[in-house]
Amino acid sequence: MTKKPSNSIEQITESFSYLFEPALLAEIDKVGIWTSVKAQTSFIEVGDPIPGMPLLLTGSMKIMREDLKGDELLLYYLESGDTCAMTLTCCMSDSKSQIHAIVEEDADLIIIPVAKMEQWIVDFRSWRSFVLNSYNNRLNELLTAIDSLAFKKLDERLWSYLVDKVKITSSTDLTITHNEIAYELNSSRVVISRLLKQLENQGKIKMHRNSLEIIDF
Amino acid sequence: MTKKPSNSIEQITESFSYLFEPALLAEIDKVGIWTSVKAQTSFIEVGDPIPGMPLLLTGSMKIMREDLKGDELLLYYLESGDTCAMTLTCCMSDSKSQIHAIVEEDADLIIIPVAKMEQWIVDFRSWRSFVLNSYNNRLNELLTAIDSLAFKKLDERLWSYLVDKVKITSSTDLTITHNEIAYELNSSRVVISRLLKQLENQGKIKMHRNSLEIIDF
DNA sequence: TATAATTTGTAACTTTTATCACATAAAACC
DNA sequence: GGTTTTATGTGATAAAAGTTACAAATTATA
Repeated sequence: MTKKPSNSIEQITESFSYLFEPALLAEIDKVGIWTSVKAQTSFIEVGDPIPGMPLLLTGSMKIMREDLKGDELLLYYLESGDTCAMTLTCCMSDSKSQIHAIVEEDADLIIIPVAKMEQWIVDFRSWRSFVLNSYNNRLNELLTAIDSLAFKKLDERLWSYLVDKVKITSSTDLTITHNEIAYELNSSRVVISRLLKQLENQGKIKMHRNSLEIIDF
Repeated sequence: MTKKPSNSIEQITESFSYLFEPALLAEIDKVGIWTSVKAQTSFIEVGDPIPGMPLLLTGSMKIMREDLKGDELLLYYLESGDTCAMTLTCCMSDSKSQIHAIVEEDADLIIIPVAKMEQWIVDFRSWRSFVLNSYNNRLNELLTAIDSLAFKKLDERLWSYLVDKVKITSSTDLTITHNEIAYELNSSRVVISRLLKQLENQGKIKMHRNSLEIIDF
């Protein structure tokens, strides 16, 4: 948790001005609770109560699904201007988190209390659109995840995963180990190493220790 | 398409009275477009434009995801009192359907025009809850689907599938062929036959031609 | 009733993915 | 510099799932 900065309204405006009208931005500034989360730490774990609806100002986080054995699967990423429809689900029904949110790049975010978020749906057209759009985006991302799992083989899933990472990080050099990839795809290191070798032979990537260079995407 | 029946308000009330206040029920009766769809026919195909938001009065339908090759995967079922958040997504963004909806039991439904569904979010608290709840339910069903695909083996997926069918149809005698099961799980008939034989050996089911008896669930 | 279509059984084989065991190389740490 | 940890490579093997091919049984229908 961090204190609200002096230029809070400017920071909110930067991330959300194209979405929200000034009156709403001011409201967010008034009731929102400021939080900072360092990279590589969990923002929310499975089973946590949801404090409210998080608006991501800066940084990024990945949303993962977990099973009973502790195996995980990457669902999608959140970036500046996003909210997590999954937490939205939870904070409305007052249930526990179904997902695991891990910050990738240091994140600043604002937590909106549940009561407000429901009220604003009535009061602000732009908020209404934002909430419904968030749901739409998340539904579509989950559908994409399902497509991958149901219809694609692991080599294709791996390639999509790498291309996604390039987009998210805006860089073709990915700092990641085979083990980490295996974890996010819920596979095993040996299998991923083998498939990466294939991709390298196809000239699509170059492998280095702790990093990958994505060439042809 | 069918004509609005004379006792329309009663029928709507029957399915939605516990959800909606009388004023909203009357509004639905006024602007909703009545439709009937026979069992085993497609209500919506992938790529179809979405006419509006469908409210299911009677019957049931299954929602399937399709890939480019035409392979399909069962996502979940809709029953009386449900709406399809997936179509909700589409009709708001004015895009084409991402899913394939097939009626299982003869269905009566009411289509709500997009403009109204957005207006009612402001006007009726119960409608607001209904829409957000629908999103929540669908998100959760997609998460369940992802869990199955990512973390379970096919024998487990098959068993869950059968148990689900029992709940949906309220019957332990399932009229279905191995081929149909394979299609809905995006697998192949031979594999499903093998796994069903396993389940039979375990005493969990009994196999008959064109049907299965689910015993121990 | 004869024929065709559908459903299920089964064996043989392949592909995909997972697992185990161990080697090598680079980096991190005393 | 020597030791430990971490990352990657690789072969052998197994398990899960998909594919092909064909037989047998049942049902539909001409």
